[in-house]
Amino acid sequence: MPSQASKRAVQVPSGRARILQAGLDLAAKVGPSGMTINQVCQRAGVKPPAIYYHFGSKEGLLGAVVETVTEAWLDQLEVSQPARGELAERLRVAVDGWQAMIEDPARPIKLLLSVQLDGAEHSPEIEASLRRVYERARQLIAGSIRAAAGEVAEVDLLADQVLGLVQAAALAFHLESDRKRLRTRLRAIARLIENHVASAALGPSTHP
Amino acid sequence: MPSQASKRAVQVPSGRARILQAGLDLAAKVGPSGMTINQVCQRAGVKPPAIYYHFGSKEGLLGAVVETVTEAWLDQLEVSQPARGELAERLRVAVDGWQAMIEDPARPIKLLLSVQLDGAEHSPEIEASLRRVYERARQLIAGSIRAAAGEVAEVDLLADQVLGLVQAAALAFHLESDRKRLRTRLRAIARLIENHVASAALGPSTHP
DNA sequence: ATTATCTATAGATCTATAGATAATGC
DNA sequence: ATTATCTATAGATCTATAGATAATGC
Repeated sequence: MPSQASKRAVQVPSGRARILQAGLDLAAKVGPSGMTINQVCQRAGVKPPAIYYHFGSKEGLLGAVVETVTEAWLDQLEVSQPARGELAERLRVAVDGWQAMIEDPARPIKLLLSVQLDGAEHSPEIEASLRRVYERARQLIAGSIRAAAGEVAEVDLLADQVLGLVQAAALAFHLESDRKRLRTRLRAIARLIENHVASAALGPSTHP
Repeated sequence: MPSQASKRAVQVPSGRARILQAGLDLAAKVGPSGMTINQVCQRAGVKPPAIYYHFGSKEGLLGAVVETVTEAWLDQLEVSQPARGELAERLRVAVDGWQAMIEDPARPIKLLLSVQLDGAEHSPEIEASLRRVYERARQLIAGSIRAAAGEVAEVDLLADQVLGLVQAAALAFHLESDRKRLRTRLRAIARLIENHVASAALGPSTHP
């Protein structure tokens, strides 16, 4: 008896959306190899054929999951990088954004790393998505540093380090669940950027 | 017909050792969830009961695998940190050591991260091993920086960053297989340490 | 007696699909 | 006709164990 459901009937997610969400949750929680079709079914409230109808295979579902989380994560990362303000202020916003990303219960970073580390050979689309998302993340970070501090020596290498440190902070946080330590680590990343900019700046980008 | 085997019969690894080695290989390659008893059997040349006789369960085997790789990795890390020499020389050795660790076909870092990210609830021993190995690694790195450069401000935070960057370099390398880029990243870690030491040194540890 | 293995198999679970069914849009 | 689901099940594979067997050490 579907009582009270009529009022927001249009807002009830479709089967496809519920399956995708279940896949996102489970892939982040137990990893691609640990995630089973049965678990997805139970969480989404469907039977196996509904998954195969919408996604073709478990690998197909995983592809959609990776694509979705990739987009969402890059959006989060972009939001973490304000377009205005002094460097110090921008870094404060960035630290808050990184923290939100890492504490996001959807655990996008963990999901991406799980797929990456999962030994099963994944589809070429998934492999390509992984390579692209990190490359794009580095570009976003590098662009944001340039926007804030003008031309900086070796900004690509710096951006690469920042990405690596954010990933490592996420990994450590998922192991330790220590918010204070997470905060300390993220502030240390901000300081690393400040130091690098201070010592390696070529001056604001009014060209020579 | 076991021809030519007699000469080094004593050197043929016992069943237990072969099972453990197969577990090490497979856990690094396909992750704990992806590794199956059947795969271990095939690689070790035994039947399932041999595994259960020696390790009790799949989880027991995984525990032994984690314990083994933990020890081996900490040893590798210690070797990466020479006890003598100028800071610059020590860092060159450290970079080579990190590279060897990351390119080690046994992939110890990947194995530890796979276990950490694997969603399955692992035994308390495994969870404890993971927490301990990173804590110990940070101590090793911090101690080595102190030994090379005297007392340095926030050396623990620096060591934490170095560990994080080495992990991230390993992750990126396993995705990209780009040795040059790995080398660049590791040198950047060395430079990070140099810069930190140069700007934050409190002078060699002849106390105030 | 102990140690280390095997053959054989139980019982659970996994991915995937065949074929039926119901609702919607033409 | 198309879209989205279901019931039911095939066939593979997984973890684990019962019970037999062989070799070694007392």
